[in-house]
Amino acid sequence: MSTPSMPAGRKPRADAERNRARVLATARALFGEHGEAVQMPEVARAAGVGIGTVYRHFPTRQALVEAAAEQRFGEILEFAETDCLREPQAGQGLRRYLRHVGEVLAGERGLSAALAAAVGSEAPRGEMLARLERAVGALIEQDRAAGAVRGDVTVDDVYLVVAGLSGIIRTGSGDWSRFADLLFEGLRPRSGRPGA
Amino acid sequence: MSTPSMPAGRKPRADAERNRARVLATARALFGEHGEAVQMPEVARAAGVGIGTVYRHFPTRQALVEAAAEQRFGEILEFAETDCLREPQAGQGLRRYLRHVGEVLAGERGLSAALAAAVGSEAPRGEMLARLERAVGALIEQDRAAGAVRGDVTVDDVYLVVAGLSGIIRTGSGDWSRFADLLFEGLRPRSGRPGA
DNA sequence: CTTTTTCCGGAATCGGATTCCGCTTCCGAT
DNA sequence: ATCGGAAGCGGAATCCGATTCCGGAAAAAG
Repeated sequence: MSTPSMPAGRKPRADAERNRARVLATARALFGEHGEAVQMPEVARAAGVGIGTVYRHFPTRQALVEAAAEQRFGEILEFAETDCLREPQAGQGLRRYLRHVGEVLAGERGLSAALAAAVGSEAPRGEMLARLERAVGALIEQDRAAGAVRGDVTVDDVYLVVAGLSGIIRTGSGDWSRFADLLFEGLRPRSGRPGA
Repeated sequence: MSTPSMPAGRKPRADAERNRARVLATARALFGEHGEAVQMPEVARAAGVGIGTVYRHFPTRQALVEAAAEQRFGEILEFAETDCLREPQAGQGLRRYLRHVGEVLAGERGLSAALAAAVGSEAPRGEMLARLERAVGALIEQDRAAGAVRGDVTVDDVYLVVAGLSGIIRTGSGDWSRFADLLFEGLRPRSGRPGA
């Protein structure tokens, strides 16, 4: 009862966390480079630990993939909160955000699948998701004020856009940039824009 | 040297084709109902043949899935050529086409993955694809003439839209209908439209 | 320095796709 | 109608990769 910041359990072993981190980092690198097809044994070997260890920290391949994805989530979130929200270029916030997401996804092929899996399933990190949602909501608000997006655009719409983008990139169905433009165009208000 | 209309091979056995058809039909039904997760043994059993037979006709699960998808391709193609092109409702051709595709995909969950795989990979049926492309091209032309779509929209754009739609539906990331609307909106020309 | 607790490693297990091969059925010629 | 052999059939066996299990090792606690 010395560190009240722990509701349950006793203590996290030192080297355990080190391993967890090593595995996650390795996985992240491999997934990014060779796509989601990398196998568990591969990860274990590359990380210099036994398969059992990998499974101890990530009960499932899926879990590992999601964990890796979450890191990137974090980075995207930060980008949204920092760059996009701090430097509002006349309603270009959402566009910049989406383009960034596209670039990240395109850069690390395997991530797209991970994102889809992560978002498509449960609520792995309600916390982070919540922050992201808030940030995106702010972006929408900001762009809307600048007359750059329709009034009925919601956070869910942005979700859809990201999901679609993810799909296109993952399956390499074509020029994702063009796709992003189409979508963005779809979010803009009809005919020029009235107010500033 | 009796039937010169055969470049290679001799003759397709009677019951063989029957089985092939049976398997394909069964697979199609199962994939549509339970998604792409259905297993080979399942298909074999349901079709009333041995696993070996399934593999004789479709060397790979992937191949089977693609074959099943192709059938639907055919139906979609027909819809495009018949309904959409025959009854031009003031530039609503593309919209109807896309909505139909969405409905088909949503109706048979497993199909989305199949489509993605089929389109994403090679050119399984250059013939059918070509026809589809022609039909879509015509739809674009038609709608463009009615001022319903931008002048720079291409067949590839429609591909992108379908691919995106497919991704959304497969991963169940949200309301595909809304997504379709967004995309369609993105294809329309800027600011209302003067003519009819 | 023990005891207790948490981890580690990797062999074994499990599930599902794919291969292999002896047996059967169909085709075409006799 | 019959025969020889190619084309198919069935399904057991094999292969592969994810996941489980458990005895030994290492770290935290006393």
